[in-house]
Amino acid sequence: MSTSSEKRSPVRTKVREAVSEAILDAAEQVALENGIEAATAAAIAQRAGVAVGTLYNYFPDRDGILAALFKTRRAAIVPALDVAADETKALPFEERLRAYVRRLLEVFDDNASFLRLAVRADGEGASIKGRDKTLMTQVLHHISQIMREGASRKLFPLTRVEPYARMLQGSLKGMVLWRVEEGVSVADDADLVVDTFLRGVSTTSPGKPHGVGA
Amino acid sequence: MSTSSEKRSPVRTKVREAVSEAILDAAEQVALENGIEAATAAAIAQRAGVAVGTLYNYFPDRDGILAALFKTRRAAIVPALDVAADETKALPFEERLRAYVRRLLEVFDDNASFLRLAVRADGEGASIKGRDKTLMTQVLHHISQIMREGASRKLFPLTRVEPYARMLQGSLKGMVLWRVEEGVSVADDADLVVDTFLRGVSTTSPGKPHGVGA
Amino acid sequence: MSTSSEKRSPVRTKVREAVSEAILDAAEQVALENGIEAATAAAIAQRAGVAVGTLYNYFPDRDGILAALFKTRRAAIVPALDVAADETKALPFEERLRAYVRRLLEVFDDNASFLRLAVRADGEGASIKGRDKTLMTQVLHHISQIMREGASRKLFPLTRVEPYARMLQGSLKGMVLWRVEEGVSVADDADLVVDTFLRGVSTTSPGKPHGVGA
Amino acid sequence: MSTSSEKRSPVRTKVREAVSEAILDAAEQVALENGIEAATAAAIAQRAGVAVGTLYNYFPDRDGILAALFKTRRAAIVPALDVAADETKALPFEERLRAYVRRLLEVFDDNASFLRLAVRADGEGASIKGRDKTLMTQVLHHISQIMREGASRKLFPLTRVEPYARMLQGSLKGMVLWRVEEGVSVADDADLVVDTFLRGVSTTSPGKPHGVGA
DNA sequence: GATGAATGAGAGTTCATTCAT
DNA sequence: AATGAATGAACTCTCATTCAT
Repeated sequence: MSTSSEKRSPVRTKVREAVSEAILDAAEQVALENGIEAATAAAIAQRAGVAVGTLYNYFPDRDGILAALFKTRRAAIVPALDVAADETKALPFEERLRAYVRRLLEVFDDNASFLRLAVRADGEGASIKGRDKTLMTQVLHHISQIMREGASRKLFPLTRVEPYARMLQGSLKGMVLWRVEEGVSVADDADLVVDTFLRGVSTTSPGKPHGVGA
Repeated sequence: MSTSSEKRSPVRTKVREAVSEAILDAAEQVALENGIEAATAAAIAQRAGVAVGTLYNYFPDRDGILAALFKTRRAAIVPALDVAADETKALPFEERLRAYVRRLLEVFDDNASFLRLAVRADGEGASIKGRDKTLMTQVLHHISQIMREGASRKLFPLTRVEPYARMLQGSLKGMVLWRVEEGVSVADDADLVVDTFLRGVSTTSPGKPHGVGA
Repeated sequence: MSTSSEKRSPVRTKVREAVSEAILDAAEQVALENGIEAATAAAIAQRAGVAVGTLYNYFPDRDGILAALFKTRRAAIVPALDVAADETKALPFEERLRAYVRRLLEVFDDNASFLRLAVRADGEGASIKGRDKTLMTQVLHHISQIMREGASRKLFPLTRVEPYARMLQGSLKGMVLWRVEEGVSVADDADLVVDTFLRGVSTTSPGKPHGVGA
Repeated sequence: MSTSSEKRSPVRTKVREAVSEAILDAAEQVALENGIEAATAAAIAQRAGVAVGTLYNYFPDRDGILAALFKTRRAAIVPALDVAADETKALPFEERLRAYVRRLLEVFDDNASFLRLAVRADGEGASIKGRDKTLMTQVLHHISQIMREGASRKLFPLTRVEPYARMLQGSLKGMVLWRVEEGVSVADDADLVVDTFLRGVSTTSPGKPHGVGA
């Protein structure tokens, strides 16, 4: 009825992506405002400005929307984290860890709105079927790699890799959760977390900008 | 005109509590297996071996069941934690912290099945109305108190109390979540967590049973 | 366990009736306060001070209670109406009608609390199964008899019996409903209703106490 | 982006109204056959030939359906009655009353099926929330106005206005209920009711077509 | 006989999904 | 492709009725 047969693909593809993204945005907003279970098909459609039926032209089902939401959002974050992990690979243990955490928290700051959703959903297991790899799982993976290097440098035994990774991931999660709920940047806490993790509470020189002295 | 108050109570009361507990157990199991939202009235009733209507003889509504579940389970744990916090109050900072964490993880071990639920639900905000004080919130509170003492002893500035509390709570959560999902005791990790938190990764003497040296 | 084998019947019978009546009273109160559908088994039992199960020792089911309620209450009224109809049989048409209506409204005044229920339920057809003969049906019957006499005295054609009976019954219902909802006696309106019915609006001597003159 | 407001409305609107009306018709039928409380969502849906969910696309809840039923049905009647009351305002008392009643019963004949419901429900107080102005209440209002005029013309004292209105309304209700349950027209009874009300039983010239002579 | 907890059919309502337009 | 009304399974909760104590 409009531009009918000349150059379908490129335009159509663009439109598809635009609508698709609009739907995911809508889902994110609604889920953020009223909780994931409030992100009903009707609510998402209304927020996106499309009809319910349209949702099913773009996604297989409601869970597909939420899965795609998490997937795309993660897809915007995970590569950045992978890059961070990659770029810092060459550094010695401490610097590597510090650099990674710094980048990690910066990335988190850049995606704060999604973060609340992700941290919240982390552990809800059943709510979104097919969500296998969480964001924090990827972070855990990166940290584990770094820890493995620490162990291979004899800084601590290999058996510590796993528990250390869990602890550090937990610390980060705690900080992020806290900051994000207060609507505050978390990147500034990077050194504090790393310093505490590496050298503990007592030795972290108080007063001085942390991570500088030592 | 009616045999009213002499000897019916004790038996009836016992039955009431048994059924009530059976319902809560059922709710816990179902929630644990398939997520909280899978704990429908029908599912709980079936698992408990009672009729749906029976649920409503014991609890006002579905949320009432979940609220009671969390309440009773917490009621079995929180006092133990409070005692732990209280008993260790007299100790100097480090020993106090170590003792508290040890007790904390012991208590957690004793309540592993509920723990998975609690850690999972922590942060789900809206799911259970009226759940004001979470278990982990109480833990955070205790840790904060201990941290405040650490600050008053000039071990670190007062501004560190909050972030340290979050980090340690996060570390503990990470460890508990990990161990509990593997069905393993977590109490043995107490010293490792505390040592790492106090003195950091590198100084924790590797090889030796942690918490002994230094 | 108490008085076991000597004179069971008389005592037991008395108790049975007392409990039975208590249940009906309870049902009446609850129905009056919150509507018939609010007269649940639980509500009736609680109000009557007995257990739910006891209701079923006295009545076959819930509808049986309501049916019995209406039946007993009617049983207290209908005979009085029958007597009124009987006693006035000998009187000439007008006096007979006047006397009957007077007695009718007096009886109604004596049973005001039940009346509200009866008038309300009159016409609800399905709500109480097996309630065939309503109070107002009996009244209609009496009025019809009187009307038939009026017709046989050539005061009006036989075809008027039915419509006249309906109209007068309607007038009475209207008055009763009105007065009863205001909590006011209705007996004083007897002459007004009859005079209006017999001679119409305009001829009823205004000012004078009605029913005296003419 | 969407074909939004040109030509969908008229068709859709028609369908919407058709379905809406079908639902109300279904509700009316079911309520008429088995009583209002039998008009369950399932029963209405089945009778209307739609799914349960569809009801909720048209009405907020079950009470909303019943409320709408009464509202629309009344909306078809009350204006006609208001017109009748209005048009007859200029006439002298007796003619006015006669004309109003005639029109009233004609309107009733045209809405016989709903009438049974309305007369039945009149007085059930609590059954349908938000039903403030019943049909019969409106009739009472009109009659009262006419009666007030009668009083102002000194045909009877002002204190008679209320009771007369109740009586006449009652008479009409009685007639309508009777005729309607027999499936017979009631309009023909207009003069009989008015004549009886105005001049009473005895003076109504028997044999002659009523309302002609005198 | 009295008791009241247990029962489960059935009511109202929601919402993911489908499909005719 | 977009639309949104229709669908009905599934959910929460009620309440008449039963029955072991």
